[in-house]
Amino acid sequence: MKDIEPTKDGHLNCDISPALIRGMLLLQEKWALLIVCGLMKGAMGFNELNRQAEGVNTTTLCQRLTLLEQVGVVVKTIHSTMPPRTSYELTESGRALQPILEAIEDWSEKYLAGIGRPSACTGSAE
Amino acid sequence: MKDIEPTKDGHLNCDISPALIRGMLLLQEKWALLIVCGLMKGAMGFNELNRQAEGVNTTTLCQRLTLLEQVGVVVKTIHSTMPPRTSYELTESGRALQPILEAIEDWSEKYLAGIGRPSACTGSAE
DNA sequence: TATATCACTATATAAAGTCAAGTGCACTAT
DNA sequence: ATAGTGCACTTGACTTTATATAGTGATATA
Repeated sequence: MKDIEPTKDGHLNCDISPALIRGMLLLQEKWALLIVCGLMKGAMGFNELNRQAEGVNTTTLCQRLTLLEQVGVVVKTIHSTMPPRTSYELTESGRALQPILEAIEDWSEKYLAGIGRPSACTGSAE
Repeated sequence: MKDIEPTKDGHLNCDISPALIRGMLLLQEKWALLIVCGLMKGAMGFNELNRQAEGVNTTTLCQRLTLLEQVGVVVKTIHSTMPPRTSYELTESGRALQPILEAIEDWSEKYLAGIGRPSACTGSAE
């Protein structure tokens, strides 16, 4: 009963690349992907984005947008402070996340169908 | 962990495909991707996986593995209950996550290179 | 004999996310 | 003129989630 592990004493030689780790740590931030997904439709204001990315509350949305901005995925443009008028837009980096979203969509359609709770969403994808 | 309903009674926002939403909601679960990534190296036991996926604590690892098992990404095989000997392995579904990981790695290498670490990303800090 | 390992679990605490309400200005409808 | 709405957030109370630490009992190792 010790023939389970593929290697014994030393650790495995194949490491996970630091870049991949950093990417995963970023993208696993709650709502990050959904927000990016919402912004794929184009630049929009805070409240519009909040409606777009259903389920996120304003506090978290604000935090996440700040993070995404810091990381260079999103640009924030303040058109006027008072009355407030702002717009959020994906950078090139943000738009480059598209393949990831597509990969997730493909996988989900293939392997996540019929698992867990039903989703009654009836709209169509892009 | 909590169930997030992509759809709420009444108003729906179905511009994003439901499959994609479900996939994102799953993959944004903290440590989920890292765990899958660790298991890409092959079947392994709980503690070895814990070492592999740096930063995760046992409580969360256990919860996440349960979730991943429920959604069919991982299979758990109990070889002996006492003394405990278990192994975790990716299913076909789990292995099919590879393209997503690759997409994340590509993106990270290209766009996350010179960016200072996001403050919200805690965990494996060594 | 003593220690380490296995796969967890229990408990307590820290961190993160959520909810509701509120800010001050401009616009629309009354 | 007045009331109401929308904008982009912020605040503070509250709830959910994650973490650290310790411990289980058998067995293998030193």
